[in-house]
Amino acid sequence: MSGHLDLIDLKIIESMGENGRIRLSELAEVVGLSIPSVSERLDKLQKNGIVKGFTMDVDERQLGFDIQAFVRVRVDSSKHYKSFMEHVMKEDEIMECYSVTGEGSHILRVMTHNTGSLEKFLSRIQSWPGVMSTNTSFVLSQLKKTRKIGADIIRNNLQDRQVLITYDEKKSRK
Amino acid sequence: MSGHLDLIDLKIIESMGENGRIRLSELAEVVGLSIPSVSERLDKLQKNGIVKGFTMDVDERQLGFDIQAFVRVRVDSSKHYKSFMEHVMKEDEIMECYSVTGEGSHILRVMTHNTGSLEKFLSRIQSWPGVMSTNTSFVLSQLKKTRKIGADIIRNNLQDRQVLITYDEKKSRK
DNA sequence: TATGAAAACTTGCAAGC
DNA sequence: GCTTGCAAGTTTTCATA
Repeated sequence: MSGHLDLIDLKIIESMGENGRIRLSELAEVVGLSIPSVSERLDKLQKNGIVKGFTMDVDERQLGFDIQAFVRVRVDSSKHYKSFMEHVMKEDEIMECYSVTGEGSHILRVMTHNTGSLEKFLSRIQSWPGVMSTNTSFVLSQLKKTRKIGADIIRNNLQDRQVLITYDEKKSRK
Repeated sequence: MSGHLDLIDLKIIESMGENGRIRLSELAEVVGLSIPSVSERLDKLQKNGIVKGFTMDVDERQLGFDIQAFVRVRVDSSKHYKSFMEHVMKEDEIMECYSVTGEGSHILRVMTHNTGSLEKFLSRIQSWPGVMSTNTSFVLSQLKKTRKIGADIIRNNLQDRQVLITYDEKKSRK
């Protein structure tokens, strides 16, 4: 489905993870290809859905988001899943939402202005149908946040997978 | 310190949060200013540290990262904080690390290839000095992940803060 | 799938308001 | 701090290997 990723694709992914606004001319130099070739590969990566988009990293504190928190939510998901999701999508303060194993069914990463707005937010989500409990951990500081995904690591991942695919093919040929 | 952010700056931040590779010409049209003006504002936002950088969003599953997890770690931080940090920085599988309140002192967002590599990772971090326990939640699915920070929300945040500053100034003038 | 060359567009810089 | 205009650089498109 995704064709085949070669080392050049992986280098493009690595470089743009570090600098999403890198020029195609510079990228072409890095990977050792002409600009049109790099441009075409990038298009394909986007069409494949491997590249989902480009964004900017900001200092949230300076924008007045003094509170960051992880909120574990226990949702009776069988019945109320759809309405829970709709609420999650509408809340601008929820930056990320994951369905997870362990205590609670979901983890939210929340960004908000102050303890007052967080309190309001928490009481709001506790009123959603199916929400049984929440458990909040404040973020005191962010020690690491990286977007770089090394080409060599991806290659290892995919090589492993390749081995599996080859193995399955052999089996099914019998 | 950060001068003053007006509505145009906030629109730039909002637009680039949605599309980090937007052209300055397009951005200029969106905010209703000339290209050099927008360019200059963007430079200032970067120099202020409000804009930290630009990145690309990828589909990690397609790159062979089949396992995502949140790992809560309890670290005896007083003594071992520095060495813990150094380890965290070196591990490519740790995408994010937060110091938090609540059960455990840190939360890690981890991305790895399969259960085998996760197991190795977990036993590695459990061997770091000061790490007392870990608690892992697998990510089953990502329901929301947004980078957009609405201009109107930021404005509300900062207006609130402005009120506080004004109030403090009045007090100290007495 | 890659390249080179031309056209179209984008950006950076300077001068002036 | 904004704009206009020009020069330099960048990206896109297309024909070709």
